[in-house]
Amino acid sequence: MVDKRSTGQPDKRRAIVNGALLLFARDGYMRASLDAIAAEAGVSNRTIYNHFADKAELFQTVIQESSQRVADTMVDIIDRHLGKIVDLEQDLIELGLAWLGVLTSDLAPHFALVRQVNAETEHIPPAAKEAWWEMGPGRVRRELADRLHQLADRGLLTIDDPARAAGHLMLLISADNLTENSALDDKTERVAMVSAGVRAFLYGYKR
Amino acid sequence: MVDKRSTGQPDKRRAIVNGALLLFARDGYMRASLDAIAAEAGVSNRTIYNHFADKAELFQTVIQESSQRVADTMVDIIDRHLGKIVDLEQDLIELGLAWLGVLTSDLAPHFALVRQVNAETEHIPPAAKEAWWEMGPGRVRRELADRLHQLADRGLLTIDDPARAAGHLMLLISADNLTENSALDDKTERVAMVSAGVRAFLYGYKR
DNA sequence: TAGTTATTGCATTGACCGGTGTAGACACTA
DNA sequence: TAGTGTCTACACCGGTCAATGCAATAACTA
Repeated sequence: MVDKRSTGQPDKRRAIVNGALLLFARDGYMRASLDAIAAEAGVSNRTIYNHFADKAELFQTVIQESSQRVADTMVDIIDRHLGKIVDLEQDLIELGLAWLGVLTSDLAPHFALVRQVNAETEHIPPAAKEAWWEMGPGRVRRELADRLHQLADRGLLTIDDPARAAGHLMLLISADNLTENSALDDKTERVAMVSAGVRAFLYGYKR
Repeated sequence: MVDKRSTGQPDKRRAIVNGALLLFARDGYMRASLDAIAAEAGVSNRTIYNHFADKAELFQTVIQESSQRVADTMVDIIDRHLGKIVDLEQDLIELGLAWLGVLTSDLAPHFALVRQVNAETEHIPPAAKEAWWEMGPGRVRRELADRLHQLADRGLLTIDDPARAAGHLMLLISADNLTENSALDDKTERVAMVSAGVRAFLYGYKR
């Protein structure tokens, strides 16, 4: 479905998308001007229109690709920590810490972009938002739900609705907008947050 | 700290704030033009500047007052359902359903506005965001934490960190951006969502 | 090397927006 | 009734922005 148009040089295109990601994430769709994006990407304003039809198409490309990339990382973490279980609680905590690590990694701008998408929800074509969701957060939740379902089959968890359980776990683990995110800087605070979240989830779902 | 300037007629001012709330919530700070807000409020463009210094001050006023009003409602719900407990699980479920009811009430635009605030976070003066948080979400969480703390003292819950527990409960109860919010329309789905959230929380924190 | 394509800088267009000035209409009060 | 302050309609300014046109340059390819 993605229109991988063949025009333009690939590296220029990537520079544009990366720069646009940064500015869209920080400033939002309206504030981020194409001039600023061009400057950030080290590219002529005019070149952007050689790769993308207009600002809206650039934005949709950015959220798609960022969503895809971060989902890949997340799915990777899930596979790594829930592949084979030795101690479920400990494994979940480490999964949570890896999760939190992504929030502060070089992928950090993505999560600011997610906030922009959530705010811009009335002005994004439903199909684009649907596609973004499906290959991003939706895919991660499905993957996690599958893993939890397997663990339930092995008697390690009791779960009625795996999708809901996966959603709950993601909520409890992630630093959300209810916690001051200064907590992310402190290692022990990070461990405390994830541990508390995992336990609240685990004792709610454990056999 | 709030500059309740005495200029202008109060009802005009309220109309402006209400209209601005609607448009800021739907379109965001940048997209919502003062002309559109004036039209929505049934007021002259020029009149807005009779009540507010500029667009930024109007925005801060809007998020403050909306936050305050919704927090009042939420605190009310907490007091009503956790004042005296008969069946903790049932009471929490009903609290959750009341909570969800607010999301779909006439206060609904507020929650879209919250998403705008979260997106606009880099462009709001820290002091304004702090004030918004303190008398809004922060106050609600403190109130809920106090109640949970009392319940823990009475032996109905086991809680290490009441603030964290309150945050977890709010997360699990609320329709979040991980669930397709079409679920809010269906009564049985609403009950299922809140019940599942309450149980996941409760078995994580009970006794 | 010759030819094709991408990129660049710059100028321009048309639209929108925040904010101000002004003068008259309107409402309230003493 | 006279006076004070608010509201309204309208025109205006300076600035920004998305998008396009164009001609010159650079990079790639056959």
